[in-house]
Amino acid sequence: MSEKTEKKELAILRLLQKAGEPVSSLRLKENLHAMGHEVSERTIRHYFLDMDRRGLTKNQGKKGRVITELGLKELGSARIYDKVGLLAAKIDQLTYRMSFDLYKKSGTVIINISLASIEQLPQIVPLVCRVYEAGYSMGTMMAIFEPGERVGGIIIPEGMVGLGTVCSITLNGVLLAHGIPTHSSFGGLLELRDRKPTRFVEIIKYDGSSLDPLEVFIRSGMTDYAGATENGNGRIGVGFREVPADSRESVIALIQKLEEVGLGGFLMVGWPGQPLLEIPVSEGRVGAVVIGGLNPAAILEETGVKVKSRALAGMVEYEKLFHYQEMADRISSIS
Amino acid sequence: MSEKTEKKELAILRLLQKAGEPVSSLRLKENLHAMGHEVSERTIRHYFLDMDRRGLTKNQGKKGRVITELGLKELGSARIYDKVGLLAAKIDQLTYRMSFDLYKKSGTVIINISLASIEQLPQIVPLVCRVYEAGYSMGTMMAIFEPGERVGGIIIPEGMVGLGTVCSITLNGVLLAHGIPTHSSFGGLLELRDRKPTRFVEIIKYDGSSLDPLEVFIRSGMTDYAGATENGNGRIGVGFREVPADSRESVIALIQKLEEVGLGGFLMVGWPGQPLLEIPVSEGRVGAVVIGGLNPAAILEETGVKVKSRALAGMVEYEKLFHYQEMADRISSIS
DNA sequence: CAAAAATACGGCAATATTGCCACTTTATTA
DNA sequence: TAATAAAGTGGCAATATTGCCGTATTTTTG
Repeated sequence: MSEKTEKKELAILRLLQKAGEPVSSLRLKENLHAMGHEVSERTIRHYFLDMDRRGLTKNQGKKGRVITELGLKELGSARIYDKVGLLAAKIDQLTYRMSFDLYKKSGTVIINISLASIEQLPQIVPLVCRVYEAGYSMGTMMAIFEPGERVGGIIIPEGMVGLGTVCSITLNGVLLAHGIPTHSSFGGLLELRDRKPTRFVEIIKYDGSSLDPLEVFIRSGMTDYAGATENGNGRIGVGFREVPADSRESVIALIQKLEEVGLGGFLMVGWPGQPLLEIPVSEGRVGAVVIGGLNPAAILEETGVKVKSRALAGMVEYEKLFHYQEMADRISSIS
Repeated sequence: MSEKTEKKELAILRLLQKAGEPVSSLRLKENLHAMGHEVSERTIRHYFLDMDRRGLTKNQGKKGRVITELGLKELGSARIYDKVGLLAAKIDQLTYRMSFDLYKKSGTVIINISLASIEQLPQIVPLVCRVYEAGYSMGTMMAIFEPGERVGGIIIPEGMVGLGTVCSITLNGVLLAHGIPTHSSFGGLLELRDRKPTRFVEIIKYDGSSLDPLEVFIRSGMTDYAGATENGNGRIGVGFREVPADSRESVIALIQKLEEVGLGGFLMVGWPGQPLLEIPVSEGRVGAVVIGGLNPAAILEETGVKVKSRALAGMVEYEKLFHYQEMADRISSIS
């Protein structure tokens, strides 16, 4: 078996393991795509057949396949090597780990953290609100962390507060929970004209970078939220996603639901196989543009307020989030 | 013919065209690799055979193949679409366009431009020299452009000067001129300990980004030249390249020559198939680390001197370059 | 100049991937 | 409940890719 073959086989086993239930070749194909592997559905059955024979997987008849004991063992023995952590890996990880349930309105969501000193807060509040107001934010919810609190790997230092903004990867997780595997292609800087998205100015693929594209755009001072919020002409950070064409309607329905719970983040949804903002989309998929979660923090950098932002910082319970309009109140109770 | 097939075929034709002389399948394989296509040498002969039959290419016996009239026509009719310009495309382009001849010591080299105001110069000179001195620079040569001069697409504004530093892509071009196709994998931030490269802190692949990785690291303030030049502990921007394993010796010989003309930029050269700084290298290739051309400009950003840097800005004649020690003199004649 | 080494080729076969289709099992619908 | 639609599967064949090998030609070496 060639090296390439083995890699794909492992990817399949891994997905079977994560699923924990029988999976059909078609569903698996979409999941593989979300992880960046391009294969046809038939080829997967081809692999399945071979792995069935070797006892790594088992055909549960109509439902699909499950991984066997032997398969699990094989997985365990496979060396895990990820080298310099590319962002794509981290995205995958977090997507599977988060647990937000759209109907119960509970569970964890993925957030970004921006650290600001307490003195800066009065300056910050109106700016952040402006972005939320203009709708260039991932939903309407946010969180605040007080000194000493721990989120993901970060501990909020003395004299500072952590502003938590919902990360758009959360959307991946929600879609996944509804059986829609989402491929995150790249983060980009989107130019707006009269509040309408026109084209991508820059892009950085998630599987080609260890840095978060949005962080990069923000730190490089390439965003223009001031303009975007003022007259609709500016540049904002967004993410580009691909979902299976059949799921387009379900996605649209979910977007509705998401907005109701304050987690709306979709800016555009394309059509099957059709390019979206000049970005080609493979056949059988639709492209979608989601708003960058760090956006509210970006405007700070832009106007000279120094904050440290960290994308994909960790997860928090949905209950911990509140509507952005409450921000001023919440803050006053701290300082 | 599938879509994927067609793409590769076009890539082959394009390379044949550029070469302008008969090319064998083996050489072509390396060239394709440099452009990011992974195929076996046999497969290329497979394509050749097919294209021979269709009259797009012609077998010149022992020498290899050339493209025919019909092939050129086919190329012309192929839609050229490159979407949001990824850096990899730009690198290819410039590599083929530059013309520096190592023996004649003439022709064009690729440079980056950093714009600084004339008032800043006195501050700048010692810092830049420090980087050159420490050897964390691409060679020892640089250029200065006066107000009004035009380099690539940039015109130096009034009251400013352009500092031109040699871009490490120039090395690709030189190697190519000696028949060694170089694949540029990614730009990375390299951690130094006691002047020894230890590991990559961050990486951004050239084929996954429209921004130059080095520019990103610099603008994000992630570099640490102050440390690197002072005590050998710091972080500098570098590029990762792959060259065919057989050419390792030629490369080493060329490095020697390059240093003699002030264009030395190789920091490390690995061994066939062996990982270099934990970065895996495909079989039959050796990895190499080259110093980022923008490095001298990076220390400026770091110490708070505001300059605008633009990687891969354009090309200049080698004659226009001078040794960095002359910088002070050259500048005094301007201001 | 002859022998040896290197380079390039194409035939053949093995492997990998994918399309097409018939068959079976569920769901859904009339 | 019967008919129809949808999803999933494996067989078969076509295509794509690659490895292996023998032949031819050129280059290098002794």
